[in-house]
Parts: sequence; structure tokens; C-alpha cells
Amino acid sequence: MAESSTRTVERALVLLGAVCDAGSLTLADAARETDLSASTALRLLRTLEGTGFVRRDALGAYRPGLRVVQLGAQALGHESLVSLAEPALERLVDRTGESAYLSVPSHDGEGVYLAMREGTHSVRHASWVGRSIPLAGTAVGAVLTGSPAADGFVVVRDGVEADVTAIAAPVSPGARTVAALSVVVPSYRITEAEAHRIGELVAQEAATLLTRQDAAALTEDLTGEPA
Amino acid sequence: MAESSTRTVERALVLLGAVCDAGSLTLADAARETDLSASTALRLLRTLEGTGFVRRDALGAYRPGLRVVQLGAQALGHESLVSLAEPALERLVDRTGESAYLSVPSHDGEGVYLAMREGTHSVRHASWVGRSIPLAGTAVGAVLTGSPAADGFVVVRDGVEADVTAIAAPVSPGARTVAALSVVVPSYRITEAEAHRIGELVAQEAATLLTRQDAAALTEDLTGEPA
DNA sequence: AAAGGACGTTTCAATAAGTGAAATATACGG
DNA sequence: CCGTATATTTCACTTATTGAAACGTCCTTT
Repeated sequence: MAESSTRTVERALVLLGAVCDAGSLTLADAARETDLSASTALRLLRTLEGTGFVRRDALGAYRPGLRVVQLGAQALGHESLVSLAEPALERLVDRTGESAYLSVPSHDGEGVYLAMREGTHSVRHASWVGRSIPLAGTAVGAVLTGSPAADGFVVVRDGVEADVTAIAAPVSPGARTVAALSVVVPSYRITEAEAHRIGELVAQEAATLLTRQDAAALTEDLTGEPA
Repeated sequence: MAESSTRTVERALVLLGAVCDAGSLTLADAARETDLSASTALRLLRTLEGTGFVRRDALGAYRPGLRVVQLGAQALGHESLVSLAEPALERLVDRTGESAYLSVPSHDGEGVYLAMREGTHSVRHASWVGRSIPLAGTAVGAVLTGSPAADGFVVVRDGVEADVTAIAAPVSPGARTVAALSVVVPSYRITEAEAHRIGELVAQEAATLLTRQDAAALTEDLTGEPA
């Protein structure tokens, strides 16, 4: 039992993830999606339903339950990084008019948007908190995986998402990068020089995000003890 | 197998809930909290950790993981009721200066705040999305459990929470009440007449919340099919 | 320093508990 | 009216979960 793990629970969690990703899944779809037999999927989904993690709609399809919303909101509230980053995101939007994001590495080789602020241009990049983003081929990914950022920031034009240019910088209190701050711009609107200007803004915000008292608060958040 | 349910999964979900409620739990605390043996709790927590639902901080304590945040944010985004209610919440705050909430019944005989808008008074009721509230002895509870609301709204002074008066009205597209709209006011500030005035505002917003095109959208949301 | 206690972790045999194929019922579409 | 797909139940098989016990460590106490 060197690397322990409970198959039943893993399956149930995969099932939960599938339902949340799809927004709505029928039993058969869920079973296919997760490679489970219908009877097993049914049993697990019923358990998830009994605990409020999924619910059934009028047609019998499974949807994310309120427990998910509730726990998610609680967890997000406990993320002090988010509240620390919000002013920075706001300043970035103020000074660029473009959408700005805070992201962190997730568990499966992807990243997640933890907080965002929409840009003010009528044509702007739109995404949402909780969205996962690949780390390969993205500016955020380059930053989160610790690629040496020449000028303190990374610019990726038309990476995973076509038509947009992403500019990201690492949030690193000390040696380790814990998050990325990024601004995403429709590519047609941005010049090389402008990207550089925004890059410096992002890098500066990212650099000052976790200093002194901020770092103390984060340490407390990560350790559960006053720093 | 009349009422099926998998013990392992149930236990893991309870454990997840305990970690999210506490914000941070050590293994021993988690095991005590959930009446599990330390070895079982450890095994389940490891499974949750491996899937990103919990993570360990620097001291080894368990905290809600990013997967929870992610799924929660996704689920909240799929709740079209929330976006429909937001304008109503905003109007209520505009006209009363008090905090306003949208809540729905949860699975375990409680309710959950799904959306909120903070009041503008410097002394105001403060809560958060995802918070669960008892149904017994609360205005929201009375409305959600379908108590006949005399004037279309319910006022509860100093109910479960001391010093505050809650005013709630049912959101009922058709016969069934699916949600409650409420305004919560510090009791010292409100008179009988004022409560009545606010009650009518809340009742009116609640009544018009799911009409015509709104109702069609909600039906679609609940059934997964165009109405 | 030694003793005591609490915690995290691993091991392992007992068996409780999860599994999936198959059968049934119902609904849908041609 | 038949063929197909889905949701659900049943049941024998055995796999996978379980919890007591033992161990190492790190504190606090005496």
C-alpha cells in the first residue's frame, strides 16, 4: 500500500468532475465518459446526490449540486492570495484596459484562474474564475513552470488561444513561483512596444505583490501559523 | 440495495466537507471530526489530495484544494438563476441601502446563499456566498419551506442571528418555490412600517424575477432542454 | 534527561463492501 | 411493431477497504 488511494473514491471524484465539466450529464454519458459500468456509475452518482454534490434535473440528468458551489465559495474565500491580488488586477485593468488574471498551478499539470478582472475595451478577452488552462504553450504556463523570464515577463502571441496575446509575470515570494499575473490582449490591437510596456507593468505588479506584510499574510495562509 | 450508497465515498465527502468548513485541519482533527480511524482518514485524505480536492500546507495540515475552487466556480457559473437575480439584488440595495441575498434550499435541510450584494450603510449585515443558513426560525427558511406568506413576504426580527431583522419573499415560477430573495437589516435601524415597505419591495422583485423569458431560461437550465 | 503524550505513518489479516454482467422495465424512433 | 438506448435492480464473486496495533518522531512535562 505504498502509494495508497481508494479506487471507489477516485472514481466518484472523477464522476463529479465530469458532471461539473459538462454542466449536465445523463447516466449513460457519465458512465461512458468515465469508463465505468452503468451500475457502478449509478451507485456512485447516487451517493454524490445524497450528499448534495450533484442533483438531478427534471429530465433525470445529473448536474453539479449546491454542495459544490458552497464548498467552492468557502474555499475561494479562504484564499488570501485572491484578496491580495485584487488591487493589482484592478490597477492593471485601469492602466491597460485589458482583462487581467491571477492563476496558480493546479494538480494535474494545468493552471487555474483564481481571480480575474475584465478589461474595459468592448472587444476584450473573456474568461472566468475556475477555468483551467494548459501550461504548455502559454505565457502563464511558462511563468508557472519557472522558465527564465528574460525581462521578468513572458509574451506569447497566438498560443493556445488564437488571436490573443498573453503577457504573464511570476509572483515569487523568495525563490519559488507560486502564482502568475497576466494580461490578455486581442492580438490585432497590440504592437511589440505596447506588449513590452504592459509586460513591465505586469512584472512590476507581480514583483510587489508579495512583499513584507503581504508575504507574512501569505505565509500564515500557507502554514496556518503566524509567520 | 434499495437505498444504495457507498460508505467509502460518503466518508471521503464528509471528510472533504470537514476540511472545507474548518479551512484547515490536521489529520488527527479530521479523524476526530468525522469519527474515522486515523489510518482510514489518512487514506481517504490522500485520495482527495491526489485528485486536487485537498492540499497540504507547509505544516502538513489539510486545506481545501484548487479542484474545489474550480468546480465550485464552474457550478456557480452554470447557475443561471444567479445572473438573473443579480439586477434584482442591485435594485434592492439601491432602494434600501441594506444587504440583499438570493438563497436556495440545500440538501440537508438548510439553505445556501447563492448570490449577494452588500448594503451601502456603514453598519450593515455581512455574509458570503456559500454560507449555509438554518431553515428553522429564519425568514428565508419560512419562505423556502413554503409557509403561507400573508403579504407575499415574511419578516423575522432577531431570529437565529441576534440584532438583525430579515425580510424574505419567495421566488416561485408557477406553484413551486425555488428560491428566496431577502434583505437583512440591523434591527435597531428599522421600524414596523419600514419593514413593511421593504417587504413589498422584496416581494415585488421576487415576483417578477422569473416571468416570461426568465422562466423559459430557468426551465432550460433545470431541464437541459429548451422550454 | 527521562518519561509521557500526541501525531503521522505503515503493516496486515479479516471481512465488509464494491463490482459488473445479466435481467427487467420503459421510452423512443423508424 | 420491432430494434435500440437508457435507467434501474439483482446477485454471486472477490476485490479492496478497514481498523487495531506497532513504530518513529517531535513536543511538553516532570
